[in-house]
Amino acid sequence: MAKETYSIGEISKKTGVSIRTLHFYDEKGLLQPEKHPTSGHRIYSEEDIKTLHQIMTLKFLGFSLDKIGGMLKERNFHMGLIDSLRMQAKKLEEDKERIEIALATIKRTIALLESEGEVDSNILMSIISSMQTEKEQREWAEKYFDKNVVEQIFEISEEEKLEWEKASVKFYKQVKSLAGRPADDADVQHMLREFFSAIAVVLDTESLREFVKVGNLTEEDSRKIEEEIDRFVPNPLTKEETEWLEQVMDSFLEKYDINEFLSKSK
Amino acid sequence: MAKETYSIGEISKKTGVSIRTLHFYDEKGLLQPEKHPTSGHRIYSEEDIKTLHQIMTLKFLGFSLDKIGGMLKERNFHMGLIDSLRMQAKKLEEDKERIEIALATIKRTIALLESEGEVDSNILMSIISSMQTEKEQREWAEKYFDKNVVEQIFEISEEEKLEWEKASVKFYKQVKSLAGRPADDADVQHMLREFFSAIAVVLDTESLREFVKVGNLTEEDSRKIEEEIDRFVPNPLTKEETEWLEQVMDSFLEKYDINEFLSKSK
DNA sequence: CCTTGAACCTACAGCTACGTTAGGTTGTAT
DNA sequence: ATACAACCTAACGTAGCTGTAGGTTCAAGG
Repeated sequence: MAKETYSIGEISKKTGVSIRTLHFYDEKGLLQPEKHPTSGHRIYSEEDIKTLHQIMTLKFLGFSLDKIGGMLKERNFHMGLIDSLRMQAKKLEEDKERIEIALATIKRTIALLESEGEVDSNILMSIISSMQTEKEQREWAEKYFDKNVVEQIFEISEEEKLEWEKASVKFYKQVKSLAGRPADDADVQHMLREFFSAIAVVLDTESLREFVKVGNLTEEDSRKIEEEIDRFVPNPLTKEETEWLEQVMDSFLEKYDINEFLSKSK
Repeated sequence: MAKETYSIGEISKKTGVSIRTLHFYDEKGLLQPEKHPTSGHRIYSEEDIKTLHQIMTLKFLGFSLDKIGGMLKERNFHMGLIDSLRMQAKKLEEDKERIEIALATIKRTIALLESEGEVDSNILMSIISSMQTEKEQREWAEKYFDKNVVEQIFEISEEEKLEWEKASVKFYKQVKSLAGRPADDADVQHMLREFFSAIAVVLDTESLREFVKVGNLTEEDSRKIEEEIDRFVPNPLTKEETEWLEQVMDSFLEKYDINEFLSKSK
């Protein structure tokens, strides 16, 4: 017959739980084995092993050691446990969603970096947090814009998203290098032309018109919107760059009809 | 022109980051705004807001504040970042898998509890950790058994899994209440009959034969196997119950042919 | 019997990413 | 002048451990 007691080292090897952690569980009152009366060495029984297994299991399900301590006291698991499990499941679902978003974001960022090489950290961060808050952005956008427009913007394919992000990076890069030049500079004109073409990929004419309407809001309203956007998407441009961009864009839109670029891209 | 500096309270409201956290980031050197020379109040610039956004973003991707601190020092994000991102993605994938297993386990446990009511904690824990370690079990099983058999056991539907777990709970419950009775007791015979019928649902005749072979291993080998099984699935039965079960099962298998139960269930 | 080394003990410090509380100062409105 | 909000520093608390120091116990070899 096999021996019925184990030293802390044996338990550690058997279960993979570190000795220090076993000490810790003892301290916390979760698992308190007998102690040898003279040496003080801990003596684990088969029962103790089962308790340890329960601790590991409940920990795996995400319960706190505190709760586990409470659960271990109860001999049987009854319906009350179901509630705990449901709550735990909810928590895990949330964690999972966050992880999924982070993962998708990382993957897109890698793709972006691989195709674009070195990227200014402000630009990259702006794009990353825009990916990250896509869901909130969408909910927010639905308050201000027509549902169909919003749907069109957000329900594009992964490749289209990547293309759009690449275009954004290029655009921001150019804004940063061209800022200060006159509105009729050839490079500036070229940049804006490219930008509107990129937009055309994700938006059709009518949607774009709807979208441009934002420009015609009251000062008050557009300031509010800007503030709210700022909350989740930091602008990668400096104040000077932003002002310059607004100016050259205005004069560009005065001269040309947006439809030109739309039809070109189709 | 809007003001270009903000107090800590304004920043907190704008970004949702608590004041304490901002203090903390200051302490850690992550975000150190100017300080008013006399009052000592922190003065955040637009630049600081961008830095804060970067911190939030990188935190969302799962990086530690320490790493973030290092990243913030670098002006541009180059190829080194891709490695970090890949590693982070790997970590997140692992987290995600653990969560998914935990979620599946919880859902099955809820289903089990709902259909069985109160369950002895030892039994429930045994079943939960068996769900939890399904993957390892499978890998382990493939070392000892024929691949086809293993595949058959593990690739059953969710309902079948639930049925099997229900049967297990019932079986263990009965073992615990009948332990000590003679092998020819009617209830004992009935229990064993039910048990083999339940097995038949997940295994066909040939597979079962293969499986039963384990009983014919050397002492040495079967002890080893038991030890390894113990590592992830604690036995819900006491030593006495286990011994009793082995005994009545042996005498049961001597009397009857396994095929009887298999054909009955089909 | 003595020594060596592994295994064990207690006790305290440290980690992450903050939250909480205490006690004091500054800024602003009335 | 006074109230009160907003800010400051400093220190302790949290979860779930890990690490280290300094000392004891146990088993084996010489």
